[in-house]
Amino acid sequence: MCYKTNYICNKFYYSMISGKFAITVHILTLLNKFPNDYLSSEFIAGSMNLNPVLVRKEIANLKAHHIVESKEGKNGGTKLAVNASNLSLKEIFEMTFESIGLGFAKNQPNPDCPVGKKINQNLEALYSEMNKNVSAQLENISLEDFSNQF
Amino acid sequence: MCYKTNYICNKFYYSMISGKFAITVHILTLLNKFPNDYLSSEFIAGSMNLNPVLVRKEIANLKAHHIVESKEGKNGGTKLAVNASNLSLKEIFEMTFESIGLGFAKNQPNPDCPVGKKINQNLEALYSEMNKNVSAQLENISLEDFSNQF
DNA sequence: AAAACTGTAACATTTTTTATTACTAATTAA
DNA sequence: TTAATTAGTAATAAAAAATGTTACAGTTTT
Repeated sequence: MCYKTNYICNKFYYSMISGKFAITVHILTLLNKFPNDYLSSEFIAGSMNLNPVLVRKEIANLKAHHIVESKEGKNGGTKLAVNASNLSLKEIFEMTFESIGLGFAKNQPNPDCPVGKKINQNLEALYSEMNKNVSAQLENISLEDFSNQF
Repeated sequence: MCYKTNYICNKFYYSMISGKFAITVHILTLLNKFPNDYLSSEFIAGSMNLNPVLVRKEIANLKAHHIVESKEGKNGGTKLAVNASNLSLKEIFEMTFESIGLGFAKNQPNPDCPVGKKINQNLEALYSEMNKNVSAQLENISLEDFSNQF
């Protein structure tokens, strides 16, 4: 299919899905369980009790990262395009979150307060360390490993 | 003050504040910068450009954990009740989040699907490891350390 | 007694997330 | 070659979560 419209950036047209990582891992686990089939978004959605459109949105993200390929039309669907042993949870994490962290206060802090002026910068540094830490952990787990738990 | 009403559980009466950790760290850093003063919620809110009521809600949480003490009435406010060197970011983390993680899909997955049946359990195990990891990191940083960066 | 606080309830608003509907385009199989 | 089925995506609606506001009771100091 080929829409003319520019699909500039997820940020503008799509909202973020906060269960994104979980949903994406679920999708990939299923695809890995049926490596020779094209699974439909409807089938996948049935396993997670989720609207098929949301599944397709996550699949669009996976396609953009060349992790899956899909086929339109009757008997179409999606299948893994990579070897599950070579795909780590870290990569999935990075495709679905920018980073972990413990959040920021919503409003701009007071720049005239020595604490307010630097709080976000200091939190960012802290969260950046957390990310390194978590990334190192997730890097050691492949989709294949995860999938074998089922 | 002493309201009669039962303040059973934050979960029911208060909404969760997702910037909770950031806000709490901000509050504690300020308190640590003025260890001899009772700071008012209005003053603190001014540093973070936040509604004073939200500050008081977080302070209520800190009080419940005996981290701060506060004084009502004129010239009242809040001050640290512990030594900043003995309070780690891990403890603050645990007072404001139950845990980190990368989320779950909102709906109950399909229990008739082998993947759906176990996905949440497997994600939980994964997130639990992440928590150990992050906790170990945060345990090594005291409020004093963090505060010294300002 | 007045002023300045905290504590907390109740409710309003805003923001984010999730779900739905509808339609275009592609592919397959009868 | 047409009907059925599927992906892609827009637009919008609904639900949930987070944040903000107002109001006022109770406390303490001056």
